[in-house]
Amino acid sequence: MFPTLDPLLHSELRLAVVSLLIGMEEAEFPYIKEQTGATAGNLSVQIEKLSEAGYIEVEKSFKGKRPCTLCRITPEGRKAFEDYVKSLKSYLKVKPTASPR
Amino acid sequence: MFPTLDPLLHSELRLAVVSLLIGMEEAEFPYIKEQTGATAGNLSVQIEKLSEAGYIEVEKSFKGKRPCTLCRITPEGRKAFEDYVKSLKSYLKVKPTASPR
DNA sequence: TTATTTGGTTTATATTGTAAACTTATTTAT
DNA sequence: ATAAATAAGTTTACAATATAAACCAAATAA
Repeated sequence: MFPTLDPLLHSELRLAVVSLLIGMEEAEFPYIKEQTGATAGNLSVQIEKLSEAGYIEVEKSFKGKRPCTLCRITPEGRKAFEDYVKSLKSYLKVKPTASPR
Repeated sequence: MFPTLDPLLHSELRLAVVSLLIGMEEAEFPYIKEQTGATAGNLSVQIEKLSEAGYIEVEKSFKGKRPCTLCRITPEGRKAFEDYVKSLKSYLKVKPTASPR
């Protein structure tokens, strides 16, 4: 009836990050921060969680002497997102009133 | 870009409860419990929260000597659900790759 | 009459989410 | 040259949440 929702994706900020990355090749930390409106701290934590889960790939490098964090969605992340959306649909579609009892 | 999601509805169990109630006149506690697969304790807490928020109406009575908890969605609950679904859609639809930077 | 089931509620704990505080380096202003 | 502000994050402490375990009261079954 109500399939469980992947808790890693059922989080406002993490879902926004994945949703954003699904639509593009890659994105830098500050861009994701701007688009999601998240604080840097929160974003840092959530990116780490997505990365640990293998849903995104994080490439840390330097741009000159400044740190530069690049994020990319992985095939597993894309798959998880698709599954999440599919599951979520069971919650969102209004079922016909087949009265209980 | 990413509208905030009503935290009251962005919860697996509460969303399931509201989703269920949207589709029917009213439902009893045990029925909701069965349909959502929730534990009684968890369900009790979440129903209370939805009720406090005015998203559902809870009618406690007795069936013979046994307690009977009836739940019904309110117009505000229905509205909140519709708004939630609308907001959620911005997260779920894949946007065209308009490369950043 | 004791045990089990039904229909819940309360409460304690574990998990999460989030912002504040901090770090390191870089510009910009004085 | 030095101080102040900005950039790019990370760490950590705290607040909010979710969830199950423990509990209660009544009814039914063994």
